[in-house]
Amino acid sequence: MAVKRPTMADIARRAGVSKVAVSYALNDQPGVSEATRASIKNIAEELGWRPNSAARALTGGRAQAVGLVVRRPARTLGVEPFFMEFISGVETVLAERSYALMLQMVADQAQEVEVCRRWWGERRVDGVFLMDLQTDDARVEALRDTGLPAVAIGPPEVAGGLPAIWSDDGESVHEIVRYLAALGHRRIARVAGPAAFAHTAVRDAALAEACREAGIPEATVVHTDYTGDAGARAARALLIAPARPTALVFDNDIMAVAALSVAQELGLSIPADVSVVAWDESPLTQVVRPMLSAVTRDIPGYGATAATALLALIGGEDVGDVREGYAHFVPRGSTAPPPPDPAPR
Amino acid sequence: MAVKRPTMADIARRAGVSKVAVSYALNDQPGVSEATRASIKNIAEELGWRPNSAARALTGGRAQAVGLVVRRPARTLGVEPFFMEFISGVETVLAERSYALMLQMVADQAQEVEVCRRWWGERRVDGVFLMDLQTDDARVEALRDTGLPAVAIGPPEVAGGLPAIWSDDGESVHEIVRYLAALGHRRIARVAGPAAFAHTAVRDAALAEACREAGIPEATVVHTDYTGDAGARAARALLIAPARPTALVFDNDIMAVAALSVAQELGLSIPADVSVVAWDESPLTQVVRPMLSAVTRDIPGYGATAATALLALIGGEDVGDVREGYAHFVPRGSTAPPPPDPAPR
DNA sequence: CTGAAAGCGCTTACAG
DNA sequence: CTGAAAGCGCTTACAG
Repeated sequence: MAVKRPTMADIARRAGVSKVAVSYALNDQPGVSEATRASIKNIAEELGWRPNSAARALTGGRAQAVGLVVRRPARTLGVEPFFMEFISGVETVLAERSYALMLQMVADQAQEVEVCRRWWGERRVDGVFLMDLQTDDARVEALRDTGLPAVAIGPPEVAGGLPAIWSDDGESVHEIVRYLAALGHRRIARVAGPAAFAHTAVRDAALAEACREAGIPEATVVHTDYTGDAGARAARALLIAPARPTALVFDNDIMAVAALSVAQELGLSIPADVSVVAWDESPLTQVVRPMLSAVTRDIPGYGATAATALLALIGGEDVGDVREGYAHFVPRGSTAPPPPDPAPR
Repeated sequence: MAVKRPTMADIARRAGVSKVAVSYALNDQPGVSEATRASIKNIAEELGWRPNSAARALTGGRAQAVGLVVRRPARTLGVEPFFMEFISGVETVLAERSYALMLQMVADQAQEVEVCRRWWGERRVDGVFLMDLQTDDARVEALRDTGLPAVAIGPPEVAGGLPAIWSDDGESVHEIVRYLAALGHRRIARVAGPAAFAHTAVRDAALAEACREAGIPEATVVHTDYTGDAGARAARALLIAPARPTALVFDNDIMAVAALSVAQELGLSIPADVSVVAWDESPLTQVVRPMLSAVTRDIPGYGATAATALLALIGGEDVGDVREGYAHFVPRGSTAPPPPDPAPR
């Protein structure tokens, strides 16, 4: 417990030089001969010296850490691979630059802002990721005058001038609808995430537009909280309605899986009676039968891009919006042409 | 960006007192009159002052942060709610004490040790959680002489003297086997996690013992990497074997879900032909049909206990092993009496 | 109860 | 190229 960790002073003593020389040597600054530098580095290595991050933060003014606050319930979060994959991508970039990641889960947006303010006030982080951007996101405004460097994970329209790291969900929606329409579907419904999320709104708008372009009736949209339960309820309601949809598009994986159960309950066969599409392919979408047709994207890559942008921003660079590659639709076993019209009841 | 954050010196100037008085006032130390204290606190509030964590860490010697290094692939991690739920429990405790959580994902155990060493050397953390304890865990030894406070998440036998925060998986295994035996099952197989994990070994041993006690043949155990794919392969192999088991017990949720698909593939009905049990009930186990009989435990509570223990350890208290409450077996629709013997092929 | 001083471990100017 | 000094923002003794 009481193991004393070595400091620059210890190295200086051992090397018979001043602390300053040690600092120069270890930071590859001019000011010491190469021989001294090498010997100092050797001693540092031997002693197992590491820079005290607190002291560095105090002088350099950098915490060498970035923060991520998450406001979804742990249960939802745990089931969707999105977050862990995103974080793993973030960390590949942070690790290279020896940046640390601070994580906190909170219950609401007020707390989210509060945690960011505290982190920044305490100089614990140099910047933050704003996840799950909302259509009218209070955080953007609340953090503006603090000077906290932040990147928004979401579409630029709602980022309020913050660099937006986003993937064009609209394009993916068009791809899905074109595919379903080509199969012959005319009645599509979507079981979406929370309406407040900006990317939900983007998908909503794109869906309406895509249906128009495809010349099919506008799709029904039901918003949920992303849980399997809510997804099941929504799917059930849609499938027992008079003119039931022949294709259901879900905003995450767990809701799509829940829909398989609902279809079974109702004696409907997938994909013969109803086609199902999930958003974000995951291990989950591939262990069920039929495997789910899904949108797939490089989520770790998304995280890496966001981290790169944030570090650049912290470094004082001008960072613009970055659009990630499109998510691609991958047809699996859960999509097929619709049953002959009118749909059998 | 360049918004200057207020320091104690700013407050002292405004209040017309010394920096020391400010420190005393803000930290509720004796040394200032109540009137002065109140006025200083007011000014601090007005200015939006927050203690600079780097300066505090430098003087106090405490980083006010703890670390968690995770060594599972992001994809697996994302699907199992365990981690996010565990972390959410950890954070409820940390938040109360204004401790932060540092998170890092790594590829192997060497890196895991290295990250801990670095964090500790840099004084970024005051302690760490050791997750996924192995039967012969190199980390315990590697970290011992560093003095890094750590709690082991796993059984005491392998914690090497570190405080072990554990839930008695053995007891849950007994409960499952007693239940299955009572239903009439005699051929049980278990699709387990990696053999190297200590909690896997505990379950392995308990399973053998429980079968003996129940007077049924020893259960077959197949070790996997926790992925749905591996689970499906293992389940398939077991179910096409000559004397196939009538009950399958899985070490996580995703593998159990995969087994439903495999059964369907093979034309076997669950639970009529085969019973299925999952470990750790999750949203996932409840959205599939039949719902999976599963072991359920308070995972956030587990995380909270671990965090409490770690903070106590950091505080210099004597911390012993803490056993969490048992996980309980909850029968749902995936378990039933076995089909008449001999099993139909 | 109040003030001036020293120090945590490092970095950044500034003289020799 | 090398040394002594000052300072980051705070806390902890130590005198008045």
